Amino acid sequence: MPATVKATSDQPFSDRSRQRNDKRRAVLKTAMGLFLEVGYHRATLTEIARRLTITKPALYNYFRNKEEILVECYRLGFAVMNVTMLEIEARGGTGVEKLRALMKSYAKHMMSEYGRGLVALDDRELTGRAHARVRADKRRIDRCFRRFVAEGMDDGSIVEGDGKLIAFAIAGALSWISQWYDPRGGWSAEHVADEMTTRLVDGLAAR
Amino acid sequence: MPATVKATSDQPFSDRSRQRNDKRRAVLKTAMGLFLEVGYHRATLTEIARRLTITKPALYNYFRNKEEILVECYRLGFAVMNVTMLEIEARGGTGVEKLRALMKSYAKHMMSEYGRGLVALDDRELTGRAHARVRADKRRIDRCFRRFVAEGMDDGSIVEGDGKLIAFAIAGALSWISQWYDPRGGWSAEHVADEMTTRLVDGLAAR
DNA sequence: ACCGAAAGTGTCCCATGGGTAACTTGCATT
DNA sequence: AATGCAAGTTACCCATGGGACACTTTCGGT
Repeated sequence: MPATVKATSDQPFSDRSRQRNDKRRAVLKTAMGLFLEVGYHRATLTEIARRLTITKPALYNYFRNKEEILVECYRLGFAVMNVTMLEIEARGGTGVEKLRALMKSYAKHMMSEYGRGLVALDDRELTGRAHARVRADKRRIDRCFRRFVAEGMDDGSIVEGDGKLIAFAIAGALSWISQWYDPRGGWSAEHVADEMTTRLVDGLAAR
Repeated sequence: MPATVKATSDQPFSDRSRQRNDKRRAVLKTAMGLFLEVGYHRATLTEIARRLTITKPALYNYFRNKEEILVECYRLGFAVMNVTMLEIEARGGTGVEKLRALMKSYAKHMMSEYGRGLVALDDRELTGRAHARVRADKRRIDRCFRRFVAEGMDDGSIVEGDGKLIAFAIAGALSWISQWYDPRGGWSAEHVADEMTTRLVDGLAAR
């Protein structure tokens, strides 16, 4: 019999088999959950461990320290957006089309755990290199919004104006979703993303 | 000679005269500054005191504890918006007019210290009653946005749609200002507020 | 069945920072 | 000028939480 796959889905810590990857994932997932609930600094390693039915020092088998957990959470959050941005660039289209696509994806991301973490977590908790990397990644997303807006202005699909400010407005409206969205609240992520996108692009004032 | 007014503006702590109010204000101002720089929990009382050229226990002459300082910061931030909301209601007008006015004021507030605090500070640092009050105050602002949007839909000055979602989009775009705005960056608060307001109301897509 | 190595635990350490108590200093009033 | 009280200071306490270390347990390949 080959190595049995044990306890992969629900309780990776129900035995001591060596499934480092699953367990690492499980740690990240519960850590992220707790970070979003109470904020990074109020989330104690003891509590994270408790939720996984292990003890604090066991966490150090998977992460060097608390900060590394946060770093990984950010990494997972950015990974999704990086793929998204590449795909949209590859697909091509007018500025406003690309912008719409980015807006929808980003909005939906803001309703997922690792996506919310991108804006709901305070990156100042990070220090040195890690902090710089997260800031740089955030800027990359921001620049993507800005680029699509600029392209739209060039090809005439977006009104003339201050592109930077417009990009900030969009990024803000969408990032804010992470502050209020509650998956149990009756709205599907798809619906919110669609509505937000069209309303922002088409404007609020009646004509 | 009547009681001399000493050291009111720059260094309220340069002597030991009894100007409780000025000193309280000074504590709040530097505390708010530090909170915005490094976040509430990383801001130590010792550092706040140091910036005021006093020592930590002296702060306890003016506030019962650290939390009370934060509460007061929030209170000052909300006070401005409460006045604003009343004024706009009193002035009257169509839904979209009121909405525009609120957007402009809120946007400008997001570029002031106590205004930024409203969204940049994590209210979960507060506990019990204080926390509940801050949340309630935030909701009040939110409801005001929502009300103006709803009025605008009724009187035809705003497109039909999901008012709640539209209000969230606006509040998000404007709240986000507090995350990126840098007063030394060449943009005046007035300009940013104007641009944001018109772009959001009129939409981004070319017609 | 054995044994090495990884997983996990119990226990400790200690830096940090909020808060307190007792003392000292210096305004302001009489 | 004297004095009383508030403003400030020095020195302390203590709870919290991240992290280290030595030990035990259990998995999995031979």
